[in-house]
Amino acid sequence: MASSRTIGALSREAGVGIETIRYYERIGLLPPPRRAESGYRHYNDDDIGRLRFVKRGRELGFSIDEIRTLLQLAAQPEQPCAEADRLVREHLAEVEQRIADLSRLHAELAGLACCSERRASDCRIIEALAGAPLPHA
Amino acid sequence: MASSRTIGALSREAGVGIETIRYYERIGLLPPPRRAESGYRHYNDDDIGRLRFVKRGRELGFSIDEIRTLLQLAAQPEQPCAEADRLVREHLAEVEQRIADLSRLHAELAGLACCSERRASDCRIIEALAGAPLPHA
DNA sequence: ATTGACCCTGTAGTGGCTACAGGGTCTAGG
DNA sequence: CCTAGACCCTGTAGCCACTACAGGGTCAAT
Repeated sequence: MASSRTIGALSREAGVGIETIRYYERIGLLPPPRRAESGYRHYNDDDIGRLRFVKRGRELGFSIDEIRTLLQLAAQPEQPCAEADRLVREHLAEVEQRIADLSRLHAELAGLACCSERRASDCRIIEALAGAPLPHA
Repeated sequence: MASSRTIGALSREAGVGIETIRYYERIGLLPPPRRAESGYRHYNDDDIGRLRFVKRGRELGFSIDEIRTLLQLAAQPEQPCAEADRLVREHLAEVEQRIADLSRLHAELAGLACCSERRASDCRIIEALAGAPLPHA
C-alpha cells in the first residue's frame, strides 16, 4: 500500500525503459515526481497509470504530441471527446494508408525474390532497381 | 548529348531533392562528381542511373546500408546474387511483419472511433488508453 | 568496510533526411 | 556594363523518439 516506487520499479511495472521515463519527464509528458533526499525519483500509483496511458498510446502509433493532447482530454472529464475521436479517425486513415503502401511494396518485393542461382548481371533485383526493362520473364 | 548537368538538373531528372543528393554524397553512397572551376558539381548519365537506383531502393524500403550493398552487387556482375536475394527475402519478411502489426493496430483503432457525442469521462478512447475495463458496450 | 545494484545529470548518437545562414556564380534583360 | 534573380557552395543545426554512454552518488546486504 506504500504505492511509492523508484524509477527502476516503475520501469518494470509499466514496461517502459528507465531512460525513456526520464526522457518523457524531460519533454514534459510526465510531471516531475517527488524526490527523496538522495535525489531519487519516487512515483505513486497515478504515475503508473499515466505512464501506462502513454505506453498504450505509443503502441497504438500516436505521436508524443497526440498523446499530450489525449492526456489533456483525459484530465478534463466534462469536455466532449470529439477531439479524441478526430485524432483516432485521423490516425486510422494514416494506418490504412501505410498498410496500402506496404501491400504494394510487398507485391513488388515478392516479384523479385527468386534468383539466387543467377549471376548479378542477370539478377532481376538489380535490374529492377536499375530501372531495366524487366520484361516479366 | 553533353550529358552533363548541375545538381539542380539532376535533382529534377531523378526526382530526388538537392539536399538529399549532397547528403548521399557526404555519406559515401554516391561518388563525388566532377567539379567545374566554380566548384559546381557536374553529373553524367551514370550518375543519374546510380541515383535512380538509390531512389528506387529507398522506395522499396531498403535502408541506406542495404542499398550500399546492392550497389556493390550491381557493380560485380560476375558474382552470384544470392546476397541480393537474401536481402530481398529478409526485407519481405519485415514488410509482412509490419503489415501484420498495422492490421492489428487498425482493428484496435477502428473499435475506438465512435464516441464523438460523449463526454471524455465516458470516452472509450480515453478508457482504452487508461487500461479501463472496456466491457465492449 | 566493501560489494554490487541501483540512481543521478548531462551529453551525444541513431536514421534519413531537411532547413537554414551566409556566402559565391552564372545568365538574361535593360 | 550592370543588375536582378536563379542557381550553387559549405557547414551546421534541427527533426522524431528514443538509446547509450560517462562520470559520478546512494543504498542494502554481507
